[in-house]
Formats: sequence, C-alpha cells, structure tokens
Amino acid sequence: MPHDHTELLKHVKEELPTDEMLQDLGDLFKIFGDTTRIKIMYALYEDEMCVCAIADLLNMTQSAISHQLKTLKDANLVSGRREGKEIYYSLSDDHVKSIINQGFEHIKE
Amino acid sequence: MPHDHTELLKHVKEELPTDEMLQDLGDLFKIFGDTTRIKIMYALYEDEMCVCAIADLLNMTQSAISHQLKTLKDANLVSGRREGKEIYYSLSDDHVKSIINQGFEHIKE
DNA sequence: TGAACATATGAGCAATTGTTCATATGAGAA
DNA sequence: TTCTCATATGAACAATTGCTCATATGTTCA
Repeated sequence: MPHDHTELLKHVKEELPTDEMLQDLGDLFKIFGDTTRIKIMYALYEDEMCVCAIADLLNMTQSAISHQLKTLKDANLVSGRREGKEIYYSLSDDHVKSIINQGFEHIKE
Repeated sequence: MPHDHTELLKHVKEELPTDEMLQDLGDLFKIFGDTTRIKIMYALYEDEMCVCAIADLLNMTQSAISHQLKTLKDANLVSGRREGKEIYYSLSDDHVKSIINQGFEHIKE
C-alpha cells in the first residue's frame, strides 16, 4: 500500500494561503517574468520616462513598449502622467524595487 | 522633429545592469510566475515533503509535480534528498522565502 | 529475480503570450 | 481645421509552456 502522509498534509494545508491569494501571487510574478518588462521597470527605477524614451533605450518599437506598459499599469506596478503630448511613466510603489532587489540577491550566486 | 531625450538615456543606460543579468532576473521570476510552482514552494516553505505528498496536497498528478520540481531544481530553488524510495524536497535557500514575502506585500493592497 | 511503490522523463497537445503591423486616439502647432 | 508627433489598441502569428499519457529508472521487500 502507498505510504501515508495525512498528518503532514493536515499541517501544511492549515498554513497554506488561499488558492486565490496564491493565484494572485503567481500572476504578479508572471509580470516580472519577462525581460522586456524587467528592463522597463529597471529603467523607471532610475527615473520617470516617456514611452518613446523607453523604446529608444531598449531598442524596441513604440507599440511593443506601449503594450507592456499597459500590462504593468493593469497590475498597478507603474502609473502614467500626461504632460502635453507625452506620457511619463514611473513605478507605482516601492514594492517593485524590493521585489527586483530580492531577485538580484538570488542570482548573485 | 521628434523630441530629444539623449541626456536622460545616457544616465539611465549607465545605471542599467547588463542584458545578461536582466535576462537571468526575468528567468528567475518566470519560475515564480506559475501557480503550481508557487504552491509547491509555499508548501516547502513549511516543511520538506516527498513528491507524492505534494501531489496529494495540490490534487495533481505525480508526473505534473515531478516536472515542476525539475524546473525548480534546475533553477536552484529546491533540492531533493533521497530516503529509501522517497525523495524529500526542500527549499534551497532563504531567498525563496524573501521573494515570496515581498510579492505578498504587494498584493495585500 | 520479480512484484510493488516512488519518482523521472520524453513526446504531444492545448493554451498562453510577446511582438509586429495597421490603425485609432489625443494633443499641440500652424 | 489640418498636419505632425506621441501613445494606445486590436488582430494575427510564432514561440513558449504546463499538463497528460506512456514508459523508464530506481529502491525495497519477498
């Protein structure tokens, strides 16, 4: 017969966050899991920037950047501020920096 | 003519990590960006567990869990320890916990 | 050695995703 | 208004990915 681990499961199940929270957590990290978006966030880490400046920096089309900024904005990771024709984007809060920094700690090994 | 932002770009470019590092960073977060893997890591956050216990906990097949554990192991996020027929997995280091915690801070809003 | 249990793995498929292209919206200048 | 620059967005396509299924490897016990 297969071995038993109901005791362990009982304990772990109690500590595990809800499915919804774990789903949200995964969705958040999914957004960090793309090089383009990481680059955008890292650039905004330094200073607010308009869309075409980011496109220049990453050597990508305006459209591609705009799509990714929408993804980031929908996740409340960046926000935009209009100034004339341009829209300046910046990081929404300091969690973004913290998360990126934690990631860096891990790969520095 | 399009507006100019060479000064800003010059500054940001200096501060930006190398492409390779940003790529690695994205790859790392990509691994966190899946609900199944997040659940596995969260479970191991509590205690080391064998494959079939994780499969039971998440109500998924042994094969699916095994595939994901391989992904996590390849990224040095978990490691396995054989004990008889079973293989007990645990988190490789504390960065995993830190990253998950930082993510949680963000979604708690 | 053979049977049973635990885990790993390769191939295939469906679903997701990032970019491109074309086009739409929005704002300032003439 | 019309032109131009800045940005947003929908559709389509290629590439990636997570799961399933079948099967292989590895360990223990009889």
